[in-house]
Amino acid sequence: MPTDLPRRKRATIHDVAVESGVSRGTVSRVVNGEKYVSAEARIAIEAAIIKVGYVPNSAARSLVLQRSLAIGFLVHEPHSLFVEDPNIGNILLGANQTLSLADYQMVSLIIDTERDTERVARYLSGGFVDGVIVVSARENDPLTRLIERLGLPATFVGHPPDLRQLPFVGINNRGSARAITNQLVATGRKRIGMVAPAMDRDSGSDRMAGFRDALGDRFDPALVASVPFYSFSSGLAGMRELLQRDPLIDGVFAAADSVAAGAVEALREAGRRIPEDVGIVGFDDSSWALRTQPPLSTVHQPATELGEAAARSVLSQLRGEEPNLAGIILDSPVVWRASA
Amino acid sequence: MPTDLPRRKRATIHDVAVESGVSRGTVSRVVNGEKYVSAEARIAIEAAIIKVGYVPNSAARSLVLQRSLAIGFLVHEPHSLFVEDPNIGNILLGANQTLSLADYQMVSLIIDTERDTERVARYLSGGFVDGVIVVSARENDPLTRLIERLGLPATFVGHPPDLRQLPFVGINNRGSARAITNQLVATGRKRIGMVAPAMDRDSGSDRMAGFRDALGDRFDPALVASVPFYSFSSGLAGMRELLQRDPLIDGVFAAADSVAAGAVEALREAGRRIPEDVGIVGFDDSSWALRTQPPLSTVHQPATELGEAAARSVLSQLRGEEPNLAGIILDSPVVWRASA
DNA sequence: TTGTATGCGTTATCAA
DNA sequence: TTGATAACGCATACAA
Repeated sequence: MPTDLPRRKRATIHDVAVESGVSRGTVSRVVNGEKYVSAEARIAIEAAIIKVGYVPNSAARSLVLQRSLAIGFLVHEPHSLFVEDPNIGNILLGANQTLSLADYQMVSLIIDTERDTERVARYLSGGFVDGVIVVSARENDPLTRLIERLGLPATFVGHPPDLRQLPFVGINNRGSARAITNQLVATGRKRIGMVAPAMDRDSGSDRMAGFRDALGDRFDPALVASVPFYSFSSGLAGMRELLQRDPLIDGVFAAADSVAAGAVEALREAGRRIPEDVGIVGFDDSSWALRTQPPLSTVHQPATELGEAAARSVLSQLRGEEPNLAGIILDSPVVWRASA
Repeated sequence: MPTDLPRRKRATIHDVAVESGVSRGTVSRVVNGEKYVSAEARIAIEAAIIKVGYVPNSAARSLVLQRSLAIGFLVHEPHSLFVEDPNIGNILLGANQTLSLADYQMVSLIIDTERDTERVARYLSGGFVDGVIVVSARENDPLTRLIERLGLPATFVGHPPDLRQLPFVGINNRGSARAITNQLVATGRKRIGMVAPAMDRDSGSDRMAGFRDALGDRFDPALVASVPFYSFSSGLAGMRELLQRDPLIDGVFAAADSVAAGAVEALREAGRRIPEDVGIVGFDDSSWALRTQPPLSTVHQPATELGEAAARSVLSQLRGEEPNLAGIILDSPVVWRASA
């Protein structure tokens, strides 16, 4: 039987004060590293803190300070996306890094069900976080409305069309899609198709718009296969369909690297050589891009930097600065490799 | 210029009480859905709540209740792993699902630097969470020690060797590795190698031990390529090395599907057919397993279920039940496909 | 059924 | 430089 050490009650400032023979006020000053406390008091108190194992209670501190020093990171994704999307991890890491430097604790909340939505709403309303970063909000998202109502400092990564008065960071999906399609055209391809994922999101439809921009008159709706997700299997299915619709296709824009990887597999199945028979380009420059054979030409999405920028944006709001409602757009250059 | 609606101060119970003409105590009772409150009072209060936009302050509630109704989910991973590991997402989702049903808010904290460790320590100590789920703790982890000292209800996913008195959930890595290696042997392979990732973690070394168990006398250390991470590129490098060491190799155990996928690529480079020339098996049954050509034979790791079990374990501790220190081991059956 | 009063652990104001 | 003491917003025991 394990030694059943009774979980001692947490020591409070009061305990430290008693132990060291000073008042609670003085202890508080030491804990917060303020000036105007005598050397001897400080020494006695520091010893007492260790002795009684004091650790400050954040709930009490939040209550009086009216802030928690924590920032929420909301992820609102269907299962598969959260598990497969390589960008989200980097956004998370970038945001955490910046918040960490400012001594803010980042807490990620994942929203997966209706029930989650309500609980997270309570969490946000309750003062557990001072601000929030939101990735992949959907259009008409109840949490977006809540954040607006609460006046909670927030920054979105990407911008759902109904965002209106809230700041966001993002990339120029349309312009980058246009740019890489242009480069694909420049390689001399004649029949260029697109595997178009996630048309229900702004990122998806914007990339499609850019593709269309670049092709102009040569755009052929019959050469666009719309697929639901940013995923490998979506790419596999989409490319198979495209090959069936037009076996002579010689260029493909797969609007996410994971999708492109699936498309590459479908092309290989069909015995097409890359880039000799068909040139293919992706989007994201995620780890997928270097896994295909040959490596993908793609658009570099600065995921880490997006996280950092979002974090900086909420921190600046916390300092009382006016948020940039026009949005912060980061560069997303084409990186050309061997797949086209 | 946007209409600058001044962010109203948050309404309190007091405001509701004034608005509805009753005492704060009664309001509190309504908010918490208690009995013994007259219908008319309830109606008036509910109207007032909506009118003033009252939402309870969780910090204050935590303080008096001495609990936060939140559970931490600690992720302690080097960058690359967090971004690439497909299991962690499922563990997260499983845990969130179970906690959500119990009306607990799961908050994920990611630990990436020394600074993060200290901040998270403060966060855990400060009463922001009632318990914690820890994935991928390392040996000699300061947070493990902290959790012990705090007596914070906790459950680990996987078990660092120095865990001692803390409950955990996991799978039988060694047994499953042995089982799948045995099946590989049974296909008639004569020269079987292993790409062995993450030997510095218990999961890595246990899988290696199982491989060795299965091979017995036929185990040849020269046919083991140790690689640092559970990643595609590790698999690629490891398999290339193995092929160089022994071009006649005809069977491979790559101890994670991501690693196996990399190995498949290396084999393809080398012109080896799968499974005709060499049979390969993986571990995890992650989405990688269905992306290789042919699909991987592997060990099914019940990631979602591990998350659920971990969540159930901390919840039971919160109810005051004694934790199962012997560990909860879930089934991880071999799933045989076409790669061997 | 309702109101009053007290305490949860901190910080901050004001005298001393 | 230090010590009282009053908030912070809520729940609850007790009285009414």
